[in-house]
Amino acid sequence: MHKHRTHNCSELSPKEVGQQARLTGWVSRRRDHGGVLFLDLRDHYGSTQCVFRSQSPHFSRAESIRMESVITVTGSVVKRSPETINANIPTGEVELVVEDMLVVTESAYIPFSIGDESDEASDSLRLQYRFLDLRRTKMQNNIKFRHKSLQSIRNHMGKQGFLEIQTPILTASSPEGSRDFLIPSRLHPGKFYALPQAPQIYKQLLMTSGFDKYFQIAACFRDEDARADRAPGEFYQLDMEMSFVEQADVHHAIETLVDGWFSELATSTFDKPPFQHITHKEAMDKYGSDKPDLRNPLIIQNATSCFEKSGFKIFAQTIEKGGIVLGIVVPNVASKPRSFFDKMNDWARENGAPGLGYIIYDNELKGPIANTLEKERHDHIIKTLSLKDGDAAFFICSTNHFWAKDFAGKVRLELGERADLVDKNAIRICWIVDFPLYESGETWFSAWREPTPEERKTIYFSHNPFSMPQCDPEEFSSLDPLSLNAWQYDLVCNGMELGSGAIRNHHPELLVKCFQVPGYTEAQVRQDFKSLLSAFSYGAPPHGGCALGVDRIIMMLANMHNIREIIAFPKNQNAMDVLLGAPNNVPEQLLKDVFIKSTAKK
RNA sequence: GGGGGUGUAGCUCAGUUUGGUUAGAGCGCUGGCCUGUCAAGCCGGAGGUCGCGAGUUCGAGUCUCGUCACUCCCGCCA
Repeated sequence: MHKHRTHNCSELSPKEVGQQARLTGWVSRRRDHGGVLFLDLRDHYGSTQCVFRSQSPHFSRAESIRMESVITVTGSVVKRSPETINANIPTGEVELVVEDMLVVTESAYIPFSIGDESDEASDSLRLQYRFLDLRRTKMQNNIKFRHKSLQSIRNHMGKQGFLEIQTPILTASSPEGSRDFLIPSRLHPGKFYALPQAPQIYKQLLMTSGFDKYFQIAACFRDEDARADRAPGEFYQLDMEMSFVEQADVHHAIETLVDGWFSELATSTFDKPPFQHITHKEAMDKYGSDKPDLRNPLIIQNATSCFEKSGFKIFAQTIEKGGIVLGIVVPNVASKPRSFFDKMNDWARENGAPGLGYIIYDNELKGPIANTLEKERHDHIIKTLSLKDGDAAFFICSTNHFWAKDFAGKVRLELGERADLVDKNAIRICWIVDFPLYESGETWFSAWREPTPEERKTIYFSHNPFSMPQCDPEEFSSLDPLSLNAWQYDLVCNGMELGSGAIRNHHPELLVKCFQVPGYTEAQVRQDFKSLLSAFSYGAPPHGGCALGVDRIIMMLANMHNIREIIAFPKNQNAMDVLLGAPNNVPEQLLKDVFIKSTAKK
């Protein structure tokens, strides 16, 4: 008989009844009846009930064994009597009557329960004892789920002819983007490698090398702060790039992948390809966001004309000063109690708005605002907003149009939640397309603060500086930069950005011109993007691609609400690994080897 | 860098609004009972620097100030 096991803990079934079997696993639960003792033995695959009777020489040892100890049990597989069958587990029709037992390794007292899934430990404790936390069925399933997702990605990309090509982890610091992680060089005193924020430049170089279709499940490193859906420090992207393609070709490749992957693993219904296209402008106008949650049916409308020169003085005066009024119509809430509307107003004030006006349509227009409006205006409002009986409309008004749109987007989400209009069991996917290539300081800053006059005049890249402008390269210089869109797209799902991509600018001269608009000099661009411009000067294929946030998508598909749940060894909020103690101090000699002296205050 | 929340037994939490006797519960641990449970049950026991430090007070888990940790959000993430 095998030293450790003849079966795993989910294998025994009525087929094995009468056989001798050996199992090794962790003691998960104990039910001690004095004369008979049940131990649930658990491994990666499942759980099996092991029975000890008081006559057994191992009975008292089994009674005292600590939870989470590893034991080997040998005995006969017995069919359970009908009334003792446990239908909740696959091995529930049988049990192992133990004849021999070996304590392999005894566990110390465990800091939190593992067998009892209802007992949730705090996040910091779970991370401190991650090796125990990972024993839990939920985490075993999540990590298994992640594996299946990675397999699925490789399968669907491979089937489409994409080559998986690995790119360097030790690379050069890039001037664009987020903060780099730096690695000091021993062989080159005073110089540094950087960890890649993404394999962006390498994948474009691969295209110029003729590889045609590339993908990689790439580790990316960015020294930025965490969020619930964003791991600090390191994360994985499905990075892909293809040559001789237009936007539609990249979309098709990604849609084929997503459709295949989600078909295998999603537990909710999801949009089938082709995914709908929403232009960036439409997204901002209708949803107040460039990552709209389409599960929420509410849309933002321009309601300025409803209040122009009206009896509702606050709005009328704001409009006089160039302001805007945005309205959101919510169906079937007219009968809600007054508190529903008051609480929305309170919420708006807590979130930085002067207030939130509303009108109720219950046979006629009602509410504090409606009373100030001339009767002959009522029809116009009903028509403009397409109000139906039972609707209520909420209004955001400001002279700052950018703030108004942004805030209306937040109101839209809040109303969707409070009126319970969001279909939580759906996965709604869209492409946001036609991003502006540039933004003025006006829009760049206005949503959260007043820009200085200097900033107002400045032009910024709005998204990805390497994107191809939607214009004839010859005409670029003669066009208003702020009127230009880029071949740039985001994949958006349930209000989350799942990925982003673009048709790249592969013309070296045009690339230089694009960078000159926000103020780079030609010399600076040629210096900063030397390798890319050099490669493009030797025959660059038109190319484009996309990168999807793998962790975030797996989190969503696994119905988890924190990215740590689907990462085996995640960092905490402060980017620390509390299990291994990273980052930590290193011996002085290691610093000397790489010519580093710390200036950190003790 | 900024804002919110949390911090009480090994774990999860109640108690803090309105300061007042010996700080409680469930799970776990531990001693005993129990031959069919699967969140086993019953009886008993141990277990506390109320995150830490100051302050107010006759008296602080509770109020004030500071500080630390964790967490969520804003900034940031081309």
